[in-house]
Amino acid sequence: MSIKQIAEMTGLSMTTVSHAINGTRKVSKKSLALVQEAIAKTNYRPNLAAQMMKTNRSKMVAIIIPETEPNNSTNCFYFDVLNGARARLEESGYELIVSTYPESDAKKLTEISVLQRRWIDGILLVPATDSFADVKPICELGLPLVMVDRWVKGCDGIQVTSNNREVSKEAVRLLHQAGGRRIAFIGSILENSTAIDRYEGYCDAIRELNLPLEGTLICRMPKYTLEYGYEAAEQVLNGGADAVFAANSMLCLGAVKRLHERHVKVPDEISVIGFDDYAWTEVMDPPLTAVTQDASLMGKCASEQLLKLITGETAECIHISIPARLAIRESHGPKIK
Amino acid sequence: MSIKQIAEMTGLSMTTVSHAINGTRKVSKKSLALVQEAIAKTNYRPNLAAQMMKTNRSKMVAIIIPETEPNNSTNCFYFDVLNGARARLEESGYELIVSTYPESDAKKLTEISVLQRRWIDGILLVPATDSFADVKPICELGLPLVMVDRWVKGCDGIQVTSNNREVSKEAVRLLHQAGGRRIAFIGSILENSTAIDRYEGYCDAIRELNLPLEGTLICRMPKYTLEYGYEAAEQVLNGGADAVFAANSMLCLGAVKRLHERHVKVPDEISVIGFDDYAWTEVMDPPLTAVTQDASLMGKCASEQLLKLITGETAECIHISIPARLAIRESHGPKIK
DNA sequence: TTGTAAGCGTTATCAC
DNA sequence: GTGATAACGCTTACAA
Repeated sequence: MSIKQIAEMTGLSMTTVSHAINGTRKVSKKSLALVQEAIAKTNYRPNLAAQMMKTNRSKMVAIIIPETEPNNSTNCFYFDVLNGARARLEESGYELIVSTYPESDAKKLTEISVLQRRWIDGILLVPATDSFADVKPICELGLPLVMVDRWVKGCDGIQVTSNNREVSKEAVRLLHQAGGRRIAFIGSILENSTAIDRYEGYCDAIRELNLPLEGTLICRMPKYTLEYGYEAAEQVLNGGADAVFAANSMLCLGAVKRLHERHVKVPDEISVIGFDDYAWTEVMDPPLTAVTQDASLMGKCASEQLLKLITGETAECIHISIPARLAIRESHGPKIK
Repeated sequence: MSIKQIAEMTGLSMTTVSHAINGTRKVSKKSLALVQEAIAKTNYRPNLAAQMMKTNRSKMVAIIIPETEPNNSTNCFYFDVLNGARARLEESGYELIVSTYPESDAKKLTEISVLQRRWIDGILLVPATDSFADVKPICELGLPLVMVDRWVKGCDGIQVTSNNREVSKEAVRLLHQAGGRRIAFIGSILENSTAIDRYEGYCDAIRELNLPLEGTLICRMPKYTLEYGYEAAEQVLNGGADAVFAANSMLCLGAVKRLHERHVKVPDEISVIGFDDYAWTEVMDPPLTAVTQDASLMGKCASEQLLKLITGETAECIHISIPARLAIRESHGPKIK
């Protein structure tokens, strides 16, 4: 079924039919009704390929997220981002194509097939690092681009992230309020903005509380895995920590595992606050107090901005911060005096 | 950059250039070299839209998965399926478009926008139910279709699932071996094949072990949520269960939560085996013995089959079963005598 | 082994 | 308000 056939059915020209469908020019009521009737009867759908060819628009958007091994809770987080984005894009008639890159190898970014095919209207990108050099090839494609979850230093694109720094500071303050005086940080190396912001938030709080920043209490592990969390806990326990801010869910799990094994009582002997809130946080012993991000909303907001870029509206913000909050349970304290 | 321009550069015809690119007809070594050189020099990429228009192929595939609220571990599972599929499709130059439907409303399936646009080469579908009526509209699109994770009764399409029934039976046998005599089942209502198979596997084992199938020990909850797991645990505890097979990760979490709260010792007083293996299973007290599915492999296999359907090779299997296995930890027993 | 030319279904230009 | 027609970039008979 094509416009041509609709034209024949209605006795109108292809031109009029096209305009009637797209509302791109004035069409008489009568013609419009005729076209609508014919479309309903024939179940006509415009041919996407032909439209693409003429308009250079595909109504498709790509999301590029880091890839981790299966069963890593990071996947769960990005899936929620993805799904939030997908839902918003759907409202505007856009499809979402998924692409991933190995977190460890940002160089692969340019090889991403969907970018090579150059047939998407825009990109949602979770950058691997905070370095502009790494995303430069993508910026240079000249496509509408929105950064999600992590920002990039010196890049003036639109960025949608959680308020990692502020909420981390808040978490550390809560640990202090609950009696923590030797508050440890378990996070990752500072190669992307979330790692940096969470660490900075920790430092902000420690300074504000007039506590010393101690090397033995600060762990920046090379990867987000249970094993590294385990190792980090060992280190901060030996450093005499009485509280831990674990800036990633996998690291937090590993740390808690080690605490259990060493029979260190939470929160009596050590307070714990984790990052990202999953169902299992509630089942832990004791239930884990954790930072909750609104991943879905991040995806939604990012899509919203991207759609504005695509349609040519000026996007109003360079950096949008989605508030994360603390889900208060029991692991943070208060300590028994 | 178009084929026309490449033709001009090389002094060949568009036809020859096209054939040289696609390998669809014999081309002299010399011409081929010329074309390749020109392509490398100009960084030419074929125009997808034009290709689509001629070939009616988009080199895009849609995956349709049920949608749950954020932070549900089901999401994590389907993300691994998705990612396995994506990786395999990428190898063959296909992109993956994501689509979801509310688990509770299978009727929405036909409204899925990507299907309406009719511009995909195939579909990977996680059916909402085991009823053919629900997927019929999708089958009738006439597109290559592979079912993933769940099968559909009376549908002769290709289906890739875990061996839910067998592995569930195995889990129950293990509970029995560890001393369980009143083994409870916590699962969901039997509206999709995974729910059914896991329940059947439970029944198989119970019968084989000459234990009675007791109503009070069987919970089929309406949704996969922590709350329902909690409720189910209450019921089976009151029914005198000394072992629990929890056929879903969220239900398992909820059940374990209730066991903790009632200070029932695992595995001394009650054995537990869960379904799906996440990092947190290792951190639970005691570490959870659980069925591990290879979600990623399921996605990969399903894509493999779909690609065969698309390229017209006969797919060799109607039903492919991906073996799940038990990750043995401590929650299943053995009991203290 | 190569080339000519038609045609896919749209949208856009221009003329009426 | 409407219509004829060209053009987008590719694939594929058909012809040589």
